[in-house]
Order: sequence, then C-alpha cells, then structure tokens
Amino acid sequence: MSTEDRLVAWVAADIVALTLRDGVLNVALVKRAAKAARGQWALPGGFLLQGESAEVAATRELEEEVGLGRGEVQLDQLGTYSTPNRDTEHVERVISIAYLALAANLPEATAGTDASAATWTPVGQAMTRPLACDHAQILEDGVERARARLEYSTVATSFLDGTFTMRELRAVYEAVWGTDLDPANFHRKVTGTAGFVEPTGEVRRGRGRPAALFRAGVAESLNPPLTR
Amino acid sequence: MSTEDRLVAWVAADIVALTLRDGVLNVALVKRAAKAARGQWALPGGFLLQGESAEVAATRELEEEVGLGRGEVQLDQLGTYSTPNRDTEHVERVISIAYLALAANLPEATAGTDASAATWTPVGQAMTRPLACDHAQILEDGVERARARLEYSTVATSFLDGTFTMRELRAVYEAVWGTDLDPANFHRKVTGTAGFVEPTGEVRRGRGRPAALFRAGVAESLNPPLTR
DNA sequence: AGAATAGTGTCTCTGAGACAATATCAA
DNA sequence: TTGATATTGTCTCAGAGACACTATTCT
Repeated sequence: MSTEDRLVAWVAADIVALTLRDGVLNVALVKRAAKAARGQWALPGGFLLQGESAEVAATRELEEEVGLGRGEVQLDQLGTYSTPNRDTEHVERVISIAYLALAANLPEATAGTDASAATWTPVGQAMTRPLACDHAQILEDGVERARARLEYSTVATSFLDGTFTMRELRAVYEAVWGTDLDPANFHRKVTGTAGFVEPTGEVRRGRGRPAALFRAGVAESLNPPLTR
Repeated sequence: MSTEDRLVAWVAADIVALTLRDGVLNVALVKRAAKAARGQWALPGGFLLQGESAEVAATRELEEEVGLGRGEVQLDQLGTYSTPNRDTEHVERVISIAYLALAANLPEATAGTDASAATWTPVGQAMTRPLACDHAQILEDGVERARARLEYSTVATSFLDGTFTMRELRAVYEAVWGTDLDPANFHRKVTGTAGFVEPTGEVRRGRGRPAALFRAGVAESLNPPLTR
C-alpha cells in the first residue's frame, strides 16, 4: 500500500440522547438545515474540531443543539460507524463516533447556535421516520444499549430529577424495556440493593397512600442485575 | 465554527487478538519498523484505505500481520480512541478504532508483507511492557471485554480447535478470568445449556478416565450466563 | 365506607456453589 | 491395586417471580 491510498476522513460525534417525557422514551432529533439534506431529521452531532477528542465534541454538540449543560449528562461510547458512503451529504468520507446520553426530564430542547432546534421525539415515532444516513441504525443500537445498561447499572436514576418515588423509578424501567414489572418485587429488589437509592424521609402525596421519596444512591453498578 | 477548524484525520484499525497458548492468554504484538518508533511494540493494525470500512481494514490487517485468514475470526468492535496527540509518531491527527479478535491456538504468527512479524505474547507480560501510544489502554479494555463476553456468549469455543474436552473448555475460562472453576459444576452448566456444545461421541485418552469430546454448538448467547 | 395507591409476607421454583461419591482409564 | 482424571449426585442457599395481604391516604 502506498501512503496516497490512505483514507483521510472527517470525524463526527453523534449522540443518542434519551429522556422520559410523560412516561414515554424520547430521543433528541435535529432538523438538518444544510442545503443538500434540508429538513431531514438526524441525531444531534457534528464534526470534531482540531484538538478536540470525540467525547469533548459530543459534549459540546449536546450543549449547542440540545441545551444540555456540561456535567449534567454522562456519555457512553456506543460505537463507530465507518461504512464508505454512509454520508451522502458530503463528498468527503465521514466516519461517526456515536454516544449515548441519558437525561432527566427537561422542559423543551432549546435552539442553539446550530441550525434548527432539537426536539424530543418518542422513540417509536423516530424509528419509523426516515433519518439521515445510518442514524436509524445508530438509534437502534443506542436504545438497545440503554436497555442493557438499566440491567447492570443504576443509570435509571439519571432519567429522574433529584427525588423520585419508587413508582417513578419503576416507570423508567417499564418505558425503556417496554414491559410491565411487578411493583412488589421491584420495590424489594431496589431497596434491597445497597447504594441504589436512599430514602429522603419525605413522602409525596397523591391519590392513595403517600409514596416515600428517594434520591439516587452512590452505587453505580447493580449486582446481581435487575432482570428484564 | 468555520469549516477550516474541522478536524481531518487519519483513521486506523487496531486489533486486540487473543489466543490461548499452553493455557496462558496471549496477545498478538508487532514490532514497529517505521523510523520514529523503531523497535517499539504495538498492537497489530493499520490505516484504513480509501473505500474501506474499519471492519474490513481490521480483517485485512489481521491477515497481513498475524496471518489469520478471513472468516476464521469474528471481530468485535471495542471502541474508538480519539484523544489529540495520542499518536506521537505522526504529525497528522490519528484516531483508532479498536477491535477484539479471539483465535484458536495457532502454531506461530507469520510474518506478512508488513514490517516485522507479529508474535504472541502472554498478556501479563504485554501489560507491563511499554506499548505504542495508548495501546496499553486498548489492550486492557480488550481483555476486559473478552472476560465479559465469556460470561454471556459461547465465544470461548473459538479459542479451541474443532473438538475439545470439557477440561479444555474450562481451561479457557480459567485462563481468561484468572480464576479456578469447579469441574463438576462447570460440566453440568455447559452440558445443561442447549446449543453450547455437542458431544461427538468420541473420547480422548489421557492419564485417567477418558474425556468425552465436544464440538461447538449452534448457540451464540448464554442465558443464564456463566458467572465469574 | 370505599377506592386508590404503597408496601410487606410468603410460597415456589430455578440455578449457583460446595463437596461427596462414583466411573473409567493407565501404569 | 493405586493414582489420576472425568462425570454424576446431593445438599444448601440466594434470588426471581407470583400473588395474597396489610397499610395509609383521599373523597
């Protein structure tokens, strides 16, 4: 091989940002404004700048396009997509490093400096909608990764605000997994896992018996895992 | 941001190729021949060519540098390493897409068209040896991924030739995990998982009672998993 | 009181792990 | 026979899941 055959590529960081809105799993999507693909939906993301790592670029894009502040979200690298011609919008070769971000319920994605604003879209809808290049695949991989991470880690709490009831935490699992869970067994399992949640002592009143409030604990991994 | 700030990068595919030699986990390493880093050890790998996906490039490099034929190995994407200045050998920015490959016992890595030959090195040794750029990190991530994959998948059989005894399969787990497993429980667990292994009916004679021979079954995932 | 929601008790079943017991070979 | 290795039996314990039951509120 000669050096001229070497690929020189643009590198993008794209993010599957998930949140829960009204008990439904939503993903952040942006509307492309550039000439070729005007109006097409895509995952938020953009090109790495000089001196930027992929993770830094993903954090920046998340802030610019989705309005999520740095530090609010933890990023999880999903994988890299490098099929030739995956991006038909550019003549240059583009490879994309995908990240997963799980965010707490947010009022509305805010328009950033970039093109159009990001909007939260129910994952079910997003999956049936035509997305830019291979973003449908990336989204699918992201959702599957989110499902797997709920089993072995405590990330479910990052879908929720500071304090939450057991019912709300269970709703996260049910929305992401798309299954119903037994309230009794779920409660025992969660409270029986040291460091998953901490009781605040407060309660939240609703229709029936008041629900105890919890906040996220210090543990990060679940062992044994919560089974789907 | 202006278009000129965009990163233009070289993209490499690097492989953590693991095999078992005399019951010890080994990784393929190559000796760099290029001017700057002459003599330094590195993971096999190389730059993507025009029109090549990362997986194709990884397969090609595995064939060229380690002598593993296409189709003999299944590749598993580990992650992408994109820290600026991670590669001090080139002035261009280099990002690397890492893959994990598990191979059956092989006579010796063969020299390919590339520079020096790859040599199998015990993972313990490789970890203490200085490796090129961030390859020590990639190796560590690869070994950890291999450990995790043994739990949930049947890949352990790809470390072995066509037929093997239960003892040999158990040795794979023990070498990769670095723990001892109970022969009785391991035997029951493996034979009790449909599709993991199939008895050939043959036996292999050794010091004591002959051991039944098995071949890999059709299953790919283990459920419930084998616990470390 | 009655409806609604939160949380506990209890039973069963599966599977992991410890370890004893048996099987089948070579020397 | 003895020693070595392979395989099966058996017991115990932890945890998942089903589901009945109790607790605490609102209307």
